[in-house]
Amino acid sequence: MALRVYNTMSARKEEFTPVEEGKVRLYVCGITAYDYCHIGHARANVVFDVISRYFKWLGYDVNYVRNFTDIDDKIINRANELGMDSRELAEKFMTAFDEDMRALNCDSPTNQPKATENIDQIIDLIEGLIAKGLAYESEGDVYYAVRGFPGYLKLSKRNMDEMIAGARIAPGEQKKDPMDFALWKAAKPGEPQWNSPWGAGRPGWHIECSAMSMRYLGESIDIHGGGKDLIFPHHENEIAQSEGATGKPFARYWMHNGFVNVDQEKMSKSLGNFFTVREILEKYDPEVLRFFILSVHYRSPIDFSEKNLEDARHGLIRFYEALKLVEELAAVSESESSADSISDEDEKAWEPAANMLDNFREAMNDDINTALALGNLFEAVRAVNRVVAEKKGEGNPEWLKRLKEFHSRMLDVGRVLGLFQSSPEAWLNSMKTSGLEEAGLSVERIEALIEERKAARKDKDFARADAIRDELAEKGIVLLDSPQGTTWKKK
RNA sequence: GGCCCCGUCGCCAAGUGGUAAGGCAGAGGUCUGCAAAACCUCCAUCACCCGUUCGAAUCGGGUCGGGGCCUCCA
Repeated sequence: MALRVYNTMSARKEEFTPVEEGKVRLYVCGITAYDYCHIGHARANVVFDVISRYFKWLGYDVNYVRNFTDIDDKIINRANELGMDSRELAEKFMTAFDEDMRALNCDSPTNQPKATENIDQIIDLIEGLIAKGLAYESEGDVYYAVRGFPGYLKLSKRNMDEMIAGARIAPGEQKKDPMDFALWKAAKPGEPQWNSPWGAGRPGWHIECSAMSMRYLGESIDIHGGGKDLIFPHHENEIAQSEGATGKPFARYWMHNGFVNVDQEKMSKSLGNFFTVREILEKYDPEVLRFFILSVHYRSPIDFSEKNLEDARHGLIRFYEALKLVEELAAVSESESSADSISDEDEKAWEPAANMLDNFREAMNDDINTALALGNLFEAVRAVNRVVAEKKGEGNPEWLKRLKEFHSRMLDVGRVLGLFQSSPEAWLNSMKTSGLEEAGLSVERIEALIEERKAARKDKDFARADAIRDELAEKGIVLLDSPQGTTWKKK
């Protein structure tokens, strides 16, 4: 099955065919740099990171552009509140954003342009729109005359007249029509400003994306992405600007990710249920957060809660336990090859693992269904665990080869998802040691107790042995006995 | 008021015409001194009603419930 993606414009899944064969031009709206990024940003960027990686995995040459909005009312206001220079403020949060993305294992886009580095392109674009009669200057501001663009609202499928009732004109705006929006804003004294044909000022909210998309990707691109909340007005305005200026289709596919809710409610500052990525990463492993995000289809709402994150953590542990098991078996079995090939009946047991790549591709081809893809991977894990548990074909070369195949395929699809790349041993270790202090424990203390219990068990003093285990269990530590000795993990 | 989305097992979540993936939790079993992990087995007819169809969780209409956008927002 060919790759199909849901296109907001047509409101259906469409087969993906790029503007230019073998290449993908992808533009995703980035952040306005006036605060730390939150879990909603994390979701959007993880989702498009996976989309970009998947296209690469399919062999496309991907040009992924994600902008920074580093000049905007919100930045100016926040800088004023803090008594900071607005440029400094923007720098600080752009750096923080990059750090957060790195923590979440998001690859850097091909280009990460900033609005302030594209002022000339923005001015050119606005001049072009004025020349075409689609924009007009008004007391140092420039507005887009929305009535002049026939396709306006085609993405959000709204009705202009019905919207006007609710529209409002902000003080100081000199619009001819309430639906018009600002392309350029005259600077107030003391505000950051650039010279323009209309006097000193700065770009409006939407024009930068049109300018940067065109500069870095061309007049027509393949995919334009962002959160659902950007459909109106941001993306609608981008279409008006870009298509108004070029007369060409702006983007072939519009992809929008769903919202993040917190405990069933929309995350918002007014509700006080607002989490930054940094806050979450203090408590949770970044890979767990990433896994959680990918466990839901990108267009569905996702509910962020302790319980759901904890479930995700257990799920990821299952994957790493399996990888660890396979690595250990592969290492031990290296030298002892015996027996012949695998039996026909065992062939069936291996099936989910053998079909991993096909199943993965099929799930991802259906509008990047990462939730299904992960479900399929869980099945492959179970198949492998089962084969190992039943000791079928243990030690024979074919068996070993398949274990290794499973392992390399896990890492292969894991690279697309941005998961499973840590050393299982180290990752599982970090899982068990995090949060020990809060429980009033240390690794040394636990190991001392294990030693004591070992002695007790040797003396068949099981009462004492169990008491030690129960004591640790109360603090969330589980002991695991094996022929090689006793290890432990966090519940 | 306008536009739009959703309602699948205790929780999370795939599935959008062919007879319900997966994870977490839970029950029983194998293993174990006892446990844990792993494995095996078990655990839903898809909010409700009425239609279309040989056949519907999937299509249409209605009811109830939840949510979003229309203002900066991923």
